[in-house]
Amino acid sequence: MTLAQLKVFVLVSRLGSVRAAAAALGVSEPAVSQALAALRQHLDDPLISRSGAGMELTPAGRRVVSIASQMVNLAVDAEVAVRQSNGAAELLRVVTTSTLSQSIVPALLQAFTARAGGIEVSLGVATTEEMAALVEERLADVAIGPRLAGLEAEAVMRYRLTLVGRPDLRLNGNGLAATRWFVDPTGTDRLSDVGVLLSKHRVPEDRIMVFATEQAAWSAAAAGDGVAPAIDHMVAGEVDRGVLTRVNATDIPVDLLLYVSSLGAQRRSRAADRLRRFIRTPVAMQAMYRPDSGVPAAKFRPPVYVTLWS
Amino acid sequence: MTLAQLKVFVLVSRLGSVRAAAAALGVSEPAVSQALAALRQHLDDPLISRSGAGMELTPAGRRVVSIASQMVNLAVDAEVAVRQSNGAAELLRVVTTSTLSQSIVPALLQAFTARAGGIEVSLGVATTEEMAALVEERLADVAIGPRLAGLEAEAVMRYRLTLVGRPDLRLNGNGLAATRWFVDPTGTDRLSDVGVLLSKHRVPEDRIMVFATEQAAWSAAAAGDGVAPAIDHMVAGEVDRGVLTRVNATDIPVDLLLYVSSLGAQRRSRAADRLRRFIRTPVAMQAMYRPDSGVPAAKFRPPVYVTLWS
DNA sequence: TCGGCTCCTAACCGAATGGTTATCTCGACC
DNA sequence: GGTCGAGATAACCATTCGGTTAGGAGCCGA
Repeated sequence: MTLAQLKVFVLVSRLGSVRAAAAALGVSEPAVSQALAALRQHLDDPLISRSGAGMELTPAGRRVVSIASQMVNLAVDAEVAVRQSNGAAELLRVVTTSTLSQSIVPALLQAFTARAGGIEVSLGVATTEEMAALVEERLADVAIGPRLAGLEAEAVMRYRLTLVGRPDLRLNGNGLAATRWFVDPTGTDRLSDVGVLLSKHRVPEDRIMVFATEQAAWSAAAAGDGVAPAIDHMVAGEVDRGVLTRVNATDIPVDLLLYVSSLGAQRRSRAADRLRRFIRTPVAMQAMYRPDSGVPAAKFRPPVYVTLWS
Repeated sequence: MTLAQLKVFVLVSRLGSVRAAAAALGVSEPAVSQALAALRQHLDDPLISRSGAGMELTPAGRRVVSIASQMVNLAVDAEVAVRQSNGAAELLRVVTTSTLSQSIVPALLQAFTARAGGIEVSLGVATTEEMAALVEERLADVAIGPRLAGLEAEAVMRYRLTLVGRPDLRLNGNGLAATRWFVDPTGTDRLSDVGVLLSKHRVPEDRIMVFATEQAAWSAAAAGDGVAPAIDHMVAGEVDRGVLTRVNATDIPVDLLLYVSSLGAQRRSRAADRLRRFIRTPVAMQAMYRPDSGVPAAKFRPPVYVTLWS
C-alpha cells in the first residue's frame, strides 16, 4: 500500500472514472488501473467497481476513501510543515483552465509574486471537472476559473467572452453552427465557458479545430474562414488594428465571472489566503485587465503544463 | 516519501536510536539508516540527529513526527476497516517478553481464541523498552508484561519469580554474584524482571549464559553449576520431582504483577478490548496458572518471533 | 590516544513500483 | 448482433525501494 496508490484510489472515487483520474494525474489509463489493482490486491477487496454510468464503492471502499484521503492530505501537510519550519518559500499550486492559463492568470500570478515575497507559484492546467477534486485532495491550493461547488468560491472579476473572425468574414445561412470554430484546448472541456458555448450553438465535432493556444486560434481565424472565441479585452488590440472583428450572435458576447476557489479558511494554506486577499486589490485587477500582459519570459510558461504535480 | 520510511522515522524518534528501531523492526541497522536518509533527502531536512546520548528532533522533525505518526496509524485503520467490512477475522497483535511468550501468554491466547470466535491472534516478542512504542505506533494492539507508562495498563495476575538450581547445588562465599546464571533472552533486556534481578545482584556479564528458551535454561541449571530464574508455578513440577530446587536469597523469590497494556478505550481495536475483558475471567486465570499448559502445537509458536509485523 | 559504540555511506542485489503500448473483456446501445 | 467505450490484463522497461554486507566518520570514556 503506497501513498501513490491511495492517491489514485481517492481520485478515481471522486471523479467517478479511471480515465478521468488518469487525465487529472497526467498519466495513461492503465497506470491508474494498475495502481488500483495493486491496492485491491493488497487490501483484498474490489473497493470500487463499475456500475452503469459511474462507479460504485464497496462498503469497505467507502471506509477506505475517507481514510486514504486523510493520509494523502497529511502527506501534503508534512511537506508544507518542513518547508515552513525552514523558512523556505511557500509553494502555491494554482490550477486553471487552458484559456485563462495563457493570459489572465499568468499576469495575475506574476503581479502576485512580485508583490508577495517568499512564495513560489506554479501553474497547472485542468478541466473544469477535475479542478474541484484537485483542490479538495490538496493536489492544488487554488483553482481559478468557473465557480466550483463544494469549495469556498469568490468572484474576482468580470470578463466578456466574445467571438472574433476576420473582418470580411461572411457567415452563410446556417450561421454559427455551419462555420468553423478555432478554439484552444479549453474547447474540449465540455463544462468550460467555451465548451458551453460550443454545445449551446450545437457546433458539430468536425467543425471544431483545436489549437495549442488562444493566440494560435485567433491567427487561424484572421487567416481563414471561421470564428474563434476570445476574451474580449485580450483581443481589443487586434480588433483596433483591423486584424479581427467581433462577431455578434445570440448569447454572444457573453459576460462571465471569474472565480477563485480554495478550501475553507481553516484548511487552506497561508499562501492561498494571501493570493485571495491580493486578488481583490487594484494592482491585481490592473494586471488581469491589461491586454498586453504578455507572457513574461519562461517563468510562468514552461510550455504548458498538462500534467499535475507529483 | 513512503509509509515505510515514515514508520521508520517515527520509531527512531520514539526509541531515540537507530539501532533500537532496527531491532524493533527486525532488520539491519543500515536498512533503518537508509530509510531515514531517503526521507531526509526527500524533505530536505535532517529531521533528527545525534546529540550526546539519544537523538534530537529538528524543529521540522518535531512537526513531521506527529504527522507521520498519524499517517502510520491511518494506514493501520484502513486495513482494519477493510477486514472488518468483509467480516474477516479481526487481527490481534500481541507483544510480550521472551519469558512470558513461552508459557503464560500462549496458554492465555489459546484459551482466548477458543472462547472468542472470529479473532486471529499473532504473538511477537520485544524488549520492555520497545513495547510501549510498538503499541503507541499501532504496530501491536496489546502488550503483556511489565507496567507500561503512557498506556492504559491493568494488572491481571500475580506471579512469583524464583531462582532454581540443581538440588545439591552449593553456593560459595560470594553468593549469587559468583555463580553462573542461566537465562532466556529476556535476561538481555535490562528493564525486564530478570534483567532487573541480574543488575540488582550485580551479576557480571561473563557469568550470564543466554539460552533460547526458559526450559533450556532450567535444563542447564539442572545439569550444571548455576542458577536459573523461573516463573515459580511453571517449575513446580520439576521441583516436586526433585530435578530442581528453589534457591532463596535476598529479594528472591520476588512477587511480580503482570500487566496488560493497550491504547485508551477510544483508540484501541475491538479485539484488544475483548482480550482485556477475557483476561479477567476465571478461564483466563486458570490457563495462565496451569503449569503444563504446554505449547499447543505450532499454532502459537512458529519458532519464536523476533521480528515484528510488517 | 585508543577502543568501542553508534550512525552514516558505499556497493550491490532482488523485488516491487510506476510507467508505457497493445490487446482482451464486458456491458450499453443502436 | 455489431460496435463502441471504458476498464482490466499482458508484456515489457526504468526506477525506486528495501534489504544485505563491508567499511568509514564522530564522539564518548578509559
